[in-house]
Amino acid sequence: MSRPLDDTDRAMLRALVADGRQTVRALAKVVGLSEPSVRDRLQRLERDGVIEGYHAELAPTEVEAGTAAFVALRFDPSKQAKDAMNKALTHEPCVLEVHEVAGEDCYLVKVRVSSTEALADTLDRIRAMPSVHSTNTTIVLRTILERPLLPR
Amino acid sequence: MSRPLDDTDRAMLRALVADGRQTVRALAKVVGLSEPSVRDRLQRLERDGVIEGYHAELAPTEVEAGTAAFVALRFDPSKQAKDAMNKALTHEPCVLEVHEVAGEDCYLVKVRVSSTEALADTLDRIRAMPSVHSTNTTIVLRTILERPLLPR
DNA sequence: GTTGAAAGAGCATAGTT
DNA sequence: AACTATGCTCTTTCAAC
Repeated sequence: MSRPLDDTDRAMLRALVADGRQTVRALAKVVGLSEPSVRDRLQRLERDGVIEGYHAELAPTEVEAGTAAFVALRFDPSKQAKDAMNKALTHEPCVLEVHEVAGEDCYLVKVRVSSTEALADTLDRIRAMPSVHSTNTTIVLRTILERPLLPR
Repeated sequence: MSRPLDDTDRAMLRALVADGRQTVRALAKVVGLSEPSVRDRLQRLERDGVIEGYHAELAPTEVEAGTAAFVALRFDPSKQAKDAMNKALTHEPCVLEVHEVAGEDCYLVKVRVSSTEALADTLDRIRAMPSVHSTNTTIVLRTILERPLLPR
């Protein structure tokens, strides 16, 4: 196991979630420690898997993904069918999230596509996946808030 | 308006979504152009708002956010109530996404918390917000897939 | 769009307390 | 786990093509 995070770790994480490209020097200024110390901590956070990666955030409308929707999926919940579903959904680039949820629906799937027409095509492909019983799609009219996970 | 993205732009975007901290030099190798060209394109993508930012991705279980849930919110859909709701939800750190959706529910809210107990507390706070009629919460048992938006 | 060069900023690796 | 000091890499900004 890894040590619990202290206040300095959390300050670094918050800074890196806000700006993932900032330099170690800038981080050192933020937390008030020397560069090597901050670098050691950063490497530890990365090695311990607290930081899973760094990603550019793209504007959905600029990359033909201005339409979002959530698809509640029901399907045969056998282990085999699940594995096949996971693989098939992962191969759909517009499928951004898949959550196994409690309740009558098996999966809750978040998709981002260019238009409602593209959404229709995506839904056709999802419904054509083996063992799918039904889909119930909720279209997003407007995204009010979408932000990355912050520490504590 | 800005120019449409070409294949080089998209290659750069894909590389930066996969690793948002890589250097211009590394990017130049990926797309097969010189550093100055890549740097010019990168600055354009940032200025045009195609790239909205760079963020560290944190492991939910490592930052006390191992429990996810989706909350379907119904409330008085007046403009005034909406503004108040948006503000109140934004002030909840565990609320990561808020989507205004079509259908009977007004908002679909994604939350990440440390435990089901913390989820109960969060739901109490959401239900206590002015004009809320009802909430319907779906707990995530397992997140199968969660990935950032990629270009086309 | 390219190459090349020079200056500054940032990073990594020590050795020390 | 923190610091200072040093060499090295990368970035940045020119120029000229």
